[in-house]
Amino acid sequence: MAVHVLAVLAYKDGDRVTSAFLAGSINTHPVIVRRLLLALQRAKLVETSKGAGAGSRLNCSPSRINLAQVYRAVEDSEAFATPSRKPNAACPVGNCILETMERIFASAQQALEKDLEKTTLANVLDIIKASCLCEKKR
Amino acid sequence: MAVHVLAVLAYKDGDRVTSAFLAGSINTHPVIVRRLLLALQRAKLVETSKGAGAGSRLNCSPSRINLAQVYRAVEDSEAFATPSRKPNAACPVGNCILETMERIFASAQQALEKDLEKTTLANVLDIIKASCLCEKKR
DNA sequence: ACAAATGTAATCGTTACTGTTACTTAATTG
DNA sequence: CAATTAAGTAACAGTAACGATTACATTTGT
Repeated sequence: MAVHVLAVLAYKDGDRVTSAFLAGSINTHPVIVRRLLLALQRAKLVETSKGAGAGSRLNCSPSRINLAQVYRAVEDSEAFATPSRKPNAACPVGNCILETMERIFASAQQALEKDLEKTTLANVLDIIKASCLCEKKR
Repeated sequence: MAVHVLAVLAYKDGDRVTSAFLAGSINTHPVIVRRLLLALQRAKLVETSKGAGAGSRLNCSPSRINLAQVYRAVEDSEAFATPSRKPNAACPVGNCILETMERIFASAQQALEKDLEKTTLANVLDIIKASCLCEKKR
């Protein structure tokens, strides 16, 4: 949904867009969009104004926003988590499985984000615009 | 928890281990372990017998089991999912964001699993045994 | 036959997230 | 300056996923 928000903002190229409009495209509630926008603001990816005629717009060029940034802006927990209960430290495996897994998870997390980094919002826009042309030709 | 299970089985090297024992090391309930074992059986990573003196053991050498296999055996949904409600097809972005994101998610998923592939259960065991040596030296 | 262990279903509690309502706050416009 | 517009925010309901637990059936070895 965060990428969807940013894609619409990029599509609207600098115009301010309201949370209600974004919610209409995503098919969700404006409050959900506003919560997303708050996270995207913190990450300085969008800029939002209040009051009449207000709304949000991108804070930088779509080519300078990659999906790893979006992921980090919006996602506050990592892809993997260890169980809430601590393993039995009296067992040789239980004693060190946690830190072992954390290293493995950190590596996988990095690989995931590295892959997301490869795609920019501009790339996403290009795909969408290409699809639109296809639609029109029919 | 699945890696923990397999690590204990590898540590016990061929001996049959009960779900109660595994649960004791993980600090969870035997039924949770049995559910994991069912998934690991389906993936042919472990072999389980029923009845008195029964239990589970690895079905292949720890060096031939990598963590991507474990992940796929145990995890039935992917790391990313699209929202349950479909976007507004009347919006140019809403119309094609879904398939665009699915491509991006598939790539990230592959990157994640590729990274997990790099670590085998034997690697995990090595780390654990090395940690144990450290403990003993103190 | 008995005991040990898995397979399995039903249920509860917790957590996280989306959705919704309601209200406050801020900014623009007539 | 008042009215309107839109974001910020809190509170709460609904849903889904997962772990934990209990209970019971099933299988197997002694």
